[in-house]
Amino acid sequence: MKLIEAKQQFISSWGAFGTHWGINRTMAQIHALLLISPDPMTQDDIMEELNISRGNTNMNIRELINWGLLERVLLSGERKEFFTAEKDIWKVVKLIVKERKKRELEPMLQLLDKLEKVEGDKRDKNVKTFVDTVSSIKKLGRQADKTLDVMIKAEESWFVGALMKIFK
Amino acid sequence: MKLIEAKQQFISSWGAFGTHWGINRTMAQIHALLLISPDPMTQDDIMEELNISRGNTNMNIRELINWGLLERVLLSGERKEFFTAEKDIWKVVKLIVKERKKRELEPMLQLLDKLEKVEGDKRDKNVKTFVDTVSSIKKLGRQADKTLDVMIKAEESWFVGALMKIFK
DNA sequence: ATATATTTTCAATAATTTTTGAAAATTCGA
DNA sequence: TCGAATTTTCAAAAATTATTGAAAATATAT
Repeated sequence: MKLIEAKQQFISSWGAFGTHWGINRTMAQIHALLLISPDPMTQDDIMEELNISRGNTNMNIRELINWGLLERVLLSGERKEFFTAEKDIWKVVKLIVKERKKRELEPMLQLLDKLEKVEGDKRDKNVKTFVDTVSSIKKLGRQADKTLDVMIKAEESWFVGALMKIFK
Repeated sequence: MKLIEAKQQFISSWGAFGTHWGINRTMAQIHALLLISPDPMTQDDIMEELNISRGNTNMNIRELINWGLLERVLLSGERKEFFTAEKDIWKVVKLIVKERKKRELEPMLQLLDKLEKVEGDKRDKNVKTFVDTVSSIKKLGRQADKTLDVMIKAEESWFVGALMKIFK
C-alpha cells in the first residue's frame, strides 16, 4: 500500500473510531491528520487536505485545543497560525481520559449521590431495588474514578509495567 | 426526593450517559428502567413507562439482548414475553467492554497491522512519522486489548483487589 | 491610519440518526 | 386449523447533529 492511500485510510477510520468516543468525525480526522504530519499545518492546509469548510475546520481545531490534543505553533516569519498534535500516544490517551472523566463520570457520580438518598421504606421492593442499583453503580464508579486519577498521573512505562505484573 | 422523581432522573441521565458510550438514548433508558425494576416487564409496560413507540421499544430491546444486557423471561400462565436486566453491575461493565472491544478495538488493531506495512523509505519523514504513529498506537492498543481480556474474565473482588494493590 | 490577511462567528442548510406507526409475520390457545 | 394476541419489520417523518460559507471581527504590515 502506498503512503497516500494508507493516510486516507488512517484518517477515515480514526474519524469513524472517534465517533464512538465522544469526539465527532471531523474533529477526529483533523487530529489523525496532524498525528501523522511531521510538520505543523495551517488551517488552510487542513481544509484542503480534508476537503472541509473553513468554519468547520476552525471550530474543530479550537475544540481539539480545548481537549489539549492540539497546540498552536508560531513559526517565525509566518503570518498564519500553525497547529501541531501531541504525538506521544500515552499522553493523548491520558488527555482524553481526563476530559471524559470530567465531562461524564464526575457529573454521573454527583447525581448518584443525590439519588441514593431517595425517600421511602426499604421494605418496599421498588425502593430497595432502586437504592441497591444506584449504590452498586456508585461504588464501581468511584473505584473507576480513583483508578483513572492514578492513571492520568502515571508514566506509561510504570503503568504498563504494573499492569503486566497483575495480568502476566 | 420521591422515588418517582428519582427514577425519572436516573433513567434520563443514564440515557444521556449512554449516548457517550455507543449506546443510543432509548436503549440506555430501557436498560436503566429494567435495572431499577424489581420485576420483569413486558414490552407494553416499557412503552408506557417511557412513552415510546412499539417499534422503537422492540428494536432496542432486541439490541440490548444482543449485548447480553437483557434476558427474555417466560412467566408461566402469561402469553406475553417479559424482560429483565442483568443486575450485577460488574457483569454489566464486562458485557459492555466485551462488546465494544469486539466492535471497535479489534477492527482498529487489524487495520493498524495493515497500515504499518506501508511502502516507502523510512528516511522520508512523512513515511517515518506515519509508521511511528501507527506503531505506537498499535502497541498501546494491543496492551489495552490484553488487559481488557483479563478484566472480562475476572471476578470483581479479585479485580478491585488487584487494582487497589497497584494504586494503593 | 489604512489596507490586507487571517480568524471567528453563526444562521441557514445538509447529513445523519432516531422514532413512529401501520402492515406483515409469527406465536399460541382452543 | 382458525383467529386473536403478540412480535417484528421497515418506509416515512421527525429530531438531532454536523457543515457550510459569507459576513464580522481581529490582527498585522507598511
